[in-house]
Amino acid sequence: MIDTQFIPEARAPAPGEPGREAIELAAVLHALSDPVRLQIVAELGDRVEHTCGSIKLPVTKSTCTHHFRVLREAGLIHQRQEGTSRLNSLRSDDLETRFPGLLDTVLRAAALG
Amino acid sequence: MIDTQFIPEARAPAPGEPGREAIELAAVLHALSDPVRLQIVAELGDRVEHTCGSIKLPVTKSTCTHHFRVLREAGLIHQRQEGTSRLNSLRSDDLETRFPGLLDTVLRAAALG
DNA sequence: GCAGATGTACGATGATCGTCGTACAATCGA
DNA sequence: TCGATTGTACGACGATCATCGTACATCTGC
Repeated sequence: MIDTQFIPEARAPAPGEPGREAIELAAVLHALSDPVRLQIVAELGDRVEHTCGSIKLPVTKSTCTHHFRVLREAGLIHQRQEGTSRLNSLRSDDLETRFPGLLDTVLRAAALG
Repeated sequence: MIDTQFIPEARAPAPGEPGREAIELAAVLHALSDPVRLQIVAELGDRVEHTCGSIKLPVTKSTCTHHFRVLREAGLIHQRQEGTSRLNSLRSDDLETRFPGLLDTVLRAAALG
């Protein structure tokens, strides 16, 4: 039995996204292995919520939806509805707790081009 | 024109593996996104040369060859022949130079299970 | 030379992936 | 109410992927 009392900010996962402890490394790395998704995560790296449409991507809307779903199901992003828009944010705290340093290191590597 | 004079240890790449500066982040992450390859890299993390056969994997020899090729073409490992065996080693220095901290962070994350 | 060990090459197969177009649902402003 | 905006659902397509079996190449030891 795992005591969750001392895990900070461990809110219940939204439907369709894994809980903090259920985030799998292979799934995270796979999600980050696509250039489009890497770009999305990089733009979300400012810790600000972005709508899907506010991130300019070289793919159609359908493909965009697909990539955001992959990121959500891998546990990388959180999505919440607001009007007709869907606000996306990086699950920085969950990822930092689960795999310390991973997200920062990848984002720094991505910035190197 | 890039001056390679001050890049330490930048030996010429073996055929079939990318040069240090040609290592692509997406390719590295994709290579690491498979559980079998993640296990290989983890076992190579001791900075010792391992033969393909010395790493016990839940796949056949052919599949093993395939995974080692993916790792090599992504720039993660170096292979050199010795008798009938092929010795594999992690390209730790090249990776550290190209994407600082990435390999260590991923290996630490992999150790968390 | 011959048998064993180590690993590759090649082709096949079923699964997954990235992309798209079309249609649809939900919300907001005029 | 009506049109515009935002994003999803679904199905399709070609490409890539992980896996395997069989055959082959190379080296070592007897």
